[in-house]
Amino acid sequence: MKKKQSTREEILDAIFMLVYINGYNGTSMSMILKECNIPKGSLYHYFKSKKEMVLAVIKERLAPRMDKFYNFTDNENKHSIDILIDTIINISQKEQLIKYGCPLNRLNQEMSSIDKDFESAITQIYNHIREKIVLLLNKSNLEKDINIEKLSEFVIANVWGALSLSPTQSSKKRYLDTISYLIDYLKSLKN
Amino acid sequence: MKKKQSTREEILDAIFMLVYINGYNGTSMSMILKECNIPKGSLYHYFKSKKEMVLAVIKERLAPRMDKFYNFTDNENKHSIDILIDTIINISQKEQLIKYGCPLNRLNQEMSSIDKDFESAITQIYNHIREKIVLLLNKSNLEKDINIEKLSEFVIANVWGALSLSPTQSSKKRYLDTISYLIDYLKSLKN
DNA sequence: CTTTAATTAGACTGAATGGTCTATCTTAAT
DNA sequence: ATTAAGATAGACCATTCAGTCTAATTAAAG
Repeated sequence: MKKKQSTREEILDAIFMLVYINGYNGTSMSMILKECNIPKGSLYHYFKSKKEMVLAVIKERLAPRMDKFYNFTDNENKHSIDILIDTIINISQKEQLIKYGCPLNRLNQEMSSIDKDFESAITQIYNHIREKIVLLLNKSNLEKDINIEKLSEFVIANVWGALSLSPTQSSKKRYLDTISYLIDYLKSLKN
Repeated sequence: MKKKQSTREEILDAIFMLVYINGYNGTSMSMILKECNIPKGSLYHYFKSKKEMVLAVIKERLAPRMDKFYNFTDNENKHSIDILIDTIINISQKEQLIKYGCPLNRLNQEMSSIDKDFESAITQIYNHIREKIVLLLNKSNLEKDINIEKLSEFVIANVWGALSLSPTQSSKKRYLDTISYLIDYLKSLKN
């Protein structure tokens, strides 16, 4: 029994998946209409344009998803580095991420250079998750001369990069192989 | 004085830049026509469809560009790791790469999951450059238990990731900051 | 010079695009 | 029961899309 969702929520869910896989320009209104099985009048009742729809998806679907994903368990015993490593490894469990890469990164590459509104919405999410990693890493001692801001960007770059490699052979194993050196390096930074 | 190029070559150059920045679905025939300042008849005389044009761009522009970029100087004296580091740092000199990211990675994320022909053309280039890195690293001694295949993917993932981070603040400095830890790590692998 | 092939030119086509509009139906408040 | 707001429905619109077609022009070959 599926939980009854409001029409607006259903629309956001459908658009999220369509845009995730096909991109913004690769997703047409007719695809959205078909996927939602909703008349055009309803769609444009809730949103005033395609762009508004996708910006809403970014704020109401993508942002919470990213936030939840990097919601580090507040485990006082564990070293920050180990919590971070757990999170990175945990990504390998998400089939969609392995198959299609990071939805934020995909949208970023497609839209940020051609639309300011997309750019700022995406940058906001990016800064937010980077800050969360910074906060996490500040909790434990690291090797001296480690700039935590830079290290956080390095970690994100690694994960996004590993998820974006040629998808033909994309698999959980391949992702874990690729980030194994990142994990190596992170471990070496524990005071 | 600009070198006289054949019409076909001019078309490929124009499409390369348009697709690099706007993506495949974000680039329309009218944009291409305008940029080339060439009538439609000529365009469709050389290529039978938009898709054929972009596949030709991948093979005749993107592939050689990538190949040339990872054409490691055959310096016998230098350690492979140092040659690789030089190449990675050299990327910071390319303004376009810093601003828009890796063209192969952009196209990969947009097209690989929705079109098999794009996927295979892109994967081919990807495998090729990875093999070049593998060959390079095989020339010098590294720490034992280093799997060079995996390490090569790790390096590519890093660079692509670093180039794809939120573009608002994208800059040479930021790129270099992000990969500084990669360079650290690579140095530590020299026997 | 003549013939043939390559190229240029752009008007035109049908389908698809994002978006509008009015009418109807449903729900909730009075 | 009445009214008003919210939501559904889909026909319709101008524009743009990728692609076709025929005619004119240019270049190459004999």
